[in-house]
Amino acid sequence: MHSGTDNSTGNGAGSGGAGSDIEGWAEELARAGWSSKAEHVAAILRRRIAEGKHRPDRRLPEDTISKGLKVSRNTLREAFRLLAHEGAVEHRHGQGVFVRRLTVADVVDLYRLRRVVQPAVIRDLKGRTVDLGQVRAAVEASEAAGLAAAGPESDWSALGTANIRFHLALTELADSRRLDDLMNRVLAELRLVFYVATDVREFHMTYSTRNRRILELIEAGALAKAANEMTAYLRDAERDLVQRYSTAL
Amino acid sequence: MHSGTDNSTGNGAGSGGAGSDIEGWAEELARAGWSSKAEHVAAILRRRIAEGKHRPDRRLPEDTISKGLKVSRNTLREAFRLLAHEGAVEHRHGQGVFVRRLTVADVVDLYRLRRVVQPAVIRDLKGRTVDLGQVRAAVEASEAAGLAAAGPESDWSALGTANIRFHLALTELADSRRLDDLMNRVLAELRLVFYVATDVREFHMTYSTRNRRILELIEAGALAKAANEMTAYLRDAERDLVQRYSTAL
DNA sequence: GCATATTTGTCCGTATGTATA
DNA sequence: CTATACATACGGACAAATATG
Repeated sequence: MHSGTDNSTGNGAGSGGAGSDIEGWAEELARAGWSSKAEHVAAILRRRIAEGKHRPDRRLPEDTISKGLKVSRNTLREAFRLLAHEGAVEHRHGQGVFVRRLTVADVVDLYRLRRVVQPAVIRDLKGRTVDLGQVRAAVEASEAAGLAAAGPESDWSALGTANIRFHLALTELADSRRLDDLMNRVLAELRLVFYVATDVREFHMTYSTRNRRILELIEAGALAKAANEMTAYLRDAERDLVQRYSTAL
Repeated sequence: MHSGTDNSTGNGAGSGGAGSDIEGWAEELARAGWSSKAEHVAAILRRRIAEGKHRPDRRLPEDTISKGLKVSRNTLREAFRLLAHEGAVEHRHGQGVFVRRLTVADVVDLYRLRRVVQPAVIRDLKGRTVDLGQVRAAVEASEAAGLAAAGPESDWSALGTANIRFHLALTELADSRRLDDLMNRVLAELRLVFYVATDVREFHMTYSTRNRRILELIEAGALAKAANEMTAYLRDAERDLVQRYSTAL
């Protein structure tokens, strides 16, 4: 929302004052480059949630955070609104803001949507020529990350990211900005599940090989087959994830 | 966002006081039943935009509206955020909030999405038994409205509403809340186009008969045929709408 | 180009209702 | 019942962008 001279000083009503940080959060606020303070705060919280530092169902107290980040409650609430909009947190009336915990019904709903949209995107490729470069790159990144994550405590999050990139790249073939936005939201919500389900590494690894198969079917022009493969992929993934998620509570 | 005992009195800082309306807006605020003032204000503006009282590209000045509706600037801005989120208005930095004007590219994007999603919903019905009552009701309402709107200056907006209901009811068969939300947003955006394209009545009338055909194909179990019909429907509708919209500038 | 008025953008503190412990 | 914390709404202050003369 800001285009001009980036955020210079811009401190409305005074009362600022550079003190030391309370909980070690404030240092993250140092880096500049955000359009508004609220978006900046939202970005910090978003990242911390995605990294699993704030687990689902955890309450995010206004007072602590606003003091910790040295922003007003109003600004923090604005950030909460942004995050609630994208489904990362949820409001509970009279209780505050919590890191969203997806229900099993949510997971089912999300996969139901994916099973409608994603195979349709593949089928819709008929008669068109598309550039599969992004998809291929995602597949290869996924395989490379799978090998690299073989170690004990490796960076398996790269694997998850690559896997998600594969599905986003496929969606982008439909060439619709709104469809891209949709899948971005859907996969962002599913990421919340990934961090609860314990053995996420194994989850992504299992399906990493199927990515390549779908890609090759599309390259071979077997679109119906590829779409069916995607349907099966999603059905298996849902069953698998629901089961892990249920046991993990 | 409100769950409890609906909105009783709930007036935060005083200064209210029942005065007379300035521009005739305030009377619309009288009816109760809204979770928050911001949502109430958003609903008023949304309806006025949908009815064409605020044409695309028209600026919505904060000062005038907030005084006219007797709400604070902050509350109005919150309402603007809600409307911007759903695509009804847009922010232009330093200039304010404007009724959104869709580009032809937007229309193309929206129909591209619909052509992916809507036929897929129909194809996904295979092997399931669904209740087509809502769909049938929408078709019949559409036909009834078509007859009623035969007069000179009749209420053709009922026809448009029924037509939109048809597509929403079809989407609901997929049984995914998020898919319903998506189609609601998509059709709400398209409504902005309908009010610029002049002969909307004719537009909806033409396609009203095709609704019944799609319904009957689904009832007959000819899902592939119905899905193809939907694809053709959307392709024709897009071409038609883009042409009207281009000439109407 | 430049100075000024107007409007928006951002942020703040506070008041009051309300839900929960 | 009381205390605490959150939800909503308001008005004010100042920066920044735009429009205008």
